Amino acid sequence: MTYYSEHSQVWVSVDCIVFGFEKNKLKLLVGRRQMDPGRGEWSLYGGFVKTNESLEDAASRVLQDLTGLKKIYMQQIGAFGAIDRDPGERVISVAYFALINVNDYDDKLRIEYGQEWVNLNELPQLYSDHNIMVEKAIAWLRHHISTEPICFNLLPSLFTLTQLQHVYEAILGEEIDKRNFRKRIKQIDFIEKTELIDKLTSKRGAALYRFNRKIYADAPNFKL
Amino acid sequence: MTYYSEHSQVWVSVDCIVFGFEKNKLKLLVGRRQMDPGRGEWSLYGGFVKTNESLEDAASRVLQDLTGLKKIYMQQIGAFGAIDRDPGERVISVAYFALINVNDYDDKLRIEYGQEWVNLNELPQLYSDHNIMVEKAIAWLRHHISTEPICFNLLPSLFTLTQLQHVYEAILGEEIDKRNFRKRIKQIDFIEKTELIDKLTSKRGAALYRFNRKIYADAPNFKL
DNA sequence: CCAAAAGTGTTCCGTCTACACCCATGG
DNA sequence: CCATGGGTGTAGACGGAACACTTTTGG
Repeated sequence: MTYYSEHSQVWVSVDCIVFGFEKNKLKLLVGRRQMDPGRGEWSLYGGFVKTNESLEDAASRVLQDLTGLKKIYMQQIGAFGAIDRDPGERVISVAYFALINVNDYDDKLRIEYGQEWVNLNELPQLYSDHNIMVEKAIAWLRHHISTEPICFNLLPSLFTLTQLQHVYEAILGEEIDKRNFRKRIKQIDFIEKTELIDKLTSKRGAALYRFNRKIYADAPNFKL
Repeated sequence: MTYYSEHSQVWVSVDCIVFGFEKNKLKLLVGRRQMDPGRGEWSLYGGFVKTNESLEDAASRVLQDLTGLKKIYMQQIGAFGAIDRDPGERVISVAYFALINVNDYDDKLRIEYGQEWVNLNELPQLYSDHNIMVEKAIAWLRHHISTEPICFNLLPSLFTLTQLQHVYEAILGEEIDKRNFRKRIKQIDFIEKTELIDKLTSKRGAALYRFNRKIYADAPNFKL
């Protein structure tokens, strides 16, 4: 295969931007790098792409390794390829962000991997170009949150409207009028009210809602 | 560097989706593949990323090689990494799309490289995953055309409002009301009317407009 | 009984949409 | 003189934004 062998190969990695939602804040999972170069710096969690796996598979594997979770919502943010982005060798990295429900995530695993949930607006400086990856991920989120039903991935399968509103507020970085928000939600048929009541967050209790994927799949229009 | 050498390397290429606008249609530059595997199939133009260049540099180089143009507007669409996307070897490709003004593009070069402008809705089946790349590029364009002033890259530096409207119609795939369109344009201060008149496309003559980058840079808000 | 969160409608204003005719000129 | 594309305003519909009070109940 001389056609290929004329050219050089590079390492390709995936870096995962894991978002979670807790205490009405959008949070990001970061840890201290365990290896050189950059040992000890705050960093996203990543891994190299293997020959026998696709980019998506690599990202899934790395995410599952980190969180123990399968079938995480995941979205590619783009490829990052500055020559010296990795101080050691030429490594091109493909960034993926993931939205997880923090309740599904075993805290023992978090500690085992030395990961911390940090508030988005208190993000430290990260290794290499990881801050840029995070910014692009947030921009993507902001841009798509009102046309794609993805924020449910940050919540338990049953959630209150106040929780949902807080997710939007955290991502958009602005307050939303409660009445207008609820009016709009009511028009969306795949956000279903259940008979269940959440008594944890308020004395009065709040109705629990559910994202009905089947109804959405039938008519995938979303506009909030 | 045992840390790196544990892992395997792959080839990384860039593929360029070149859009042009002509006769009120959005067109795409494609050519017949000159090499195996896939020799003779319709394909985007691409090239391998070298060790000493960034992804952007590689895309720029490939685009300049193909079109002779420097400083083309370019946007990364994403990385494509299915294991068997290249039938020969494991090659991960990063897709970029570019918007060019067809008048700037030397037709001799086009013929030399065996490239054709094809209408977007008459796109043939392309090599490997190139059709998917094109679809993603179009989706990106549709999604961003009304919030980022990028369509000017498809036009000469002086253009008529009718031309501009045709660009929008071609990208969005729907007709736009002329009066409403022009009303909105008038509110945008960085789309400047010049004293020049275009007499080529109509007998009466149409005012030529210009995109003023400086005014836009001062207040980069765009909403059409 | 009171603090704390849930829940609920209306009015106003600005924006988007639909729509039709006159103008200038080259051939 | 006529065919061709350029250029212009208004009225009505619609959707988004602002806004405050009542309800429930655990402590």
